[in-house]
Amino acid sequence: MKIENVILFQIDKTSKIAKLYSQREFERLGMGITVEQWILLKIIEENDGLTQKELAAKSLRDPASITRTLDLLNKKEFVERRAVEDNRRQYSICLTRNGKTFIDKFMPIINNHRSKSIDGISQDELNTLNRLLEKIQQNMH
Amino acid sequence: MKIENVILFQIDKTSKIAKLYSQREFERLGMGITVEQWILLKIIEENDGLTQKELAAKSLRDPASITRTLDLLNKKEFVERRAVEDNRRQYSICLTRNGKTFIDKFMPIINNHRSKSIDGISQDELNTLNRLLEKIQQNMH
DNA sequence: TTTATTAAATTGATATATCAACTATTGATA
DNA sequence: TATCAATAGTTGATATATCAATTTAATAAA
Repeated sequence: MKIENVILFQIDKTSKIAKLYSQREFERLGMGITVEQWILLKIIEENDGLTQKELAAKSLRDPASITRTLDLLNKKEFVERRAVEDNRRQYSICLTRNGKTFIDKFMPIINNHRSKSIDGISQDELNTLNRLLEKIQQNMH
Repeated sequence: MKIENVILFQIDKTSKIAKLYSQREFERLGMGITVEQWILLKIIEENDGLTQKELAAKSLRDPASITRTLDLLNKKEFVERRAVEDNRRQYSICLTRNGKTFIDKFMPIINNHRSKSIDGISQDELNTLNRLLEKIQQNMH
């Protein structure tokens, strides 16, 4: 069987195409951040106060990578590390007012982009797609 | 809508999990190459004699990245750059005997792995999955 | 034929990913 | 309590990705 017909190859291909497209859009709009940074920012917005370890797990990235991305987002004053009361090893990562403003500014465009990606796909099909992807994720453990 | 429910996020997540799993397997087996290198090698096996530009397109990677990966695969004597008759700018990339042996050695395990990834998914569902992924790829242009 | 443009591959600069080692802190146990 | 092990985050080393610039060759135009 040719590798083009292997489902994992197609999944990876789709991911690469989508990320490339998004990154180009980000640059065209002069957003000044990468797709991975945006994803992390959104996760923080939706789950205020998580630790870096938790962020790493949610975004499927290495904790070291999270450290460095947070440094960048912090330099832009989009997020901040807050001390955790009963544990001085970890930080609680929060969105700043600035970060919220940034997200609010670009969210409509991101939503357009998300809509565009599923153009011509029914809700039923989307559910199926999600279910199958989850199944594959489970299989890879 | 939470980012976990965005289909592009799930696709990327699946891709990351699968790649991580594969890479671990590669290391466990002592294969000595990365997943991306394996993919390129397979593409070369299945399409003997392509140019680097064509390989870049097929694997959705940058030509510069292909150059460097080919240097690695060449150092392992898995592939070779052959002069092209009527165009001295490009190379025809071919699998060596050594590369063929390597693929033959590990292909059964890769096949197991591919099977594992689609465990519990019917052929019908796989077709649907493929169709939807292709649709998304088209949407991102 | 000479010159200018386009193209394939390479190289250098830079960004970001992972892993391993390290630091500081916490938790467990003797 | 003192010691040892485990944990969160950071840092350094390394690998690999992209983009831009460069080199060499092919093609088009003057």
